[in-house]
Amino acid sequence: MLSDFNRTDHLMGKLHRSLRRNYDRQLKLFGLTPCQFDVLLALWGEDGIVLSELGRRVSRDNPTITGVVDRMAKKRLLERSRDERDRRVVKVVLTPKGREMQEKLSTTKKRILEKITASLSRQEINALAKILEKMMKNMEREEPAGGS
Amino acid sequence: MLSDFNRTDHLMGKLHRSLRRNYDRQLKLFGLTPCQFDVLLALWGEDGIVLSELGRRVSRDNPTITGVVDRMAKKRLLERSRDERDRRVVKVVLTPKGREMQEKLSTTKKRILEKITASLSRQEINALAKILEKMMKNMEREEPAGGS
DNA sequence: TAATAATAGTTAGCGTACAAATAAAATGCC
DNA sequence: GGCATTTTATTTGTACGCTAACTATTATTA
Repeated sequence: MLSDFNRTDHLMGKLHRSLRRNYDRQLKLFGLTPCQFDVLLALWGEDGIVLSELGRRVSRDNPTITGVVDRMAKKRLLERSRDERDRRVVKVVLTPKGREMQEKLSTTKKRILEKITASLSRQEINALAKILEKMMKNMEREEPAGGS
Repeated sequence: MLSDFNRTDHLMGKLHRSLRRNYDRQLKLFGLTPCQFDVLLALWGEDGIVLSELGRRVSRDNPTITGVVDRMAKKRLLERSRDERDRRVVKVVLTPKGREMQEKLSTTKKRILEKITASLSRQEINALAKILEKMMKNMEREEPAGGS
């Protein structure tokens, strides 16, 4: 039982790295990384959200997201703006350049996902989602973790 | 179909990070990281293997494994030794200290795996393994990737 | 055998990812 | 108002993980 899972455990890490590598290469053409792409996706969905909320949506903690936003700000994809009511809070806002990327990238994620889901049935995808969600719940149990 | 997978894609990354964080905390007590633990597991299975073969077994590329071995050598868990026949090759050998860790850590991985597999049936674990293997094969298609 | 290619490992540079410590602002309580 | 506490974001330090470039050694082959 557990030993069965051992290879699954290893496989998940391996698959995750492989996936990330694939994203890396495709997104490099646009000068983006997978995490930066996640941030763009989140902001295309809702612009001007608070930094920590952004982190929650892309499942990264505050220190990580701070660095990512730094690098994206340097590339003029987005800007920081302090909230006037609560000056601790940083709101993250897309620049026109960041908004324009949406068109160019609309097919990229689709292409990657098509590659890995090739040969997977709808049932398998649903089963996978269900199992991963269960596991995620197990992990969250008594986990005081940051954002994820 | 693809949009179904979108949340799965995100979930897999999230789960992987959560898993790694959990390993991090448990292994920290022994001064180890997850990747270093993988290396120990591999060497407990077969000691004295070649560096690049070690990398293949833990699904990491050469630059990564070079760094990991560096840090583990500094901690006197293992040693490098040049092959006399082919002086390009580096063999990685456990020290007594590295071998002794096996006892102390025998229950650690089990404990972590038990945590996430709680509430998963044997069927679910098998289904998960099968699906991940399929996806891995999809990814490997025309992927000239390093080791993984 | 000298030039060339292939292989094994390393180094350099970048971007996550995390814990721990810190800074700044807001809140609670007296 | 004044002070401890909490919240939000950042900085610091370590370790992956990747690509690209490089070194040393071995194999090839003209």
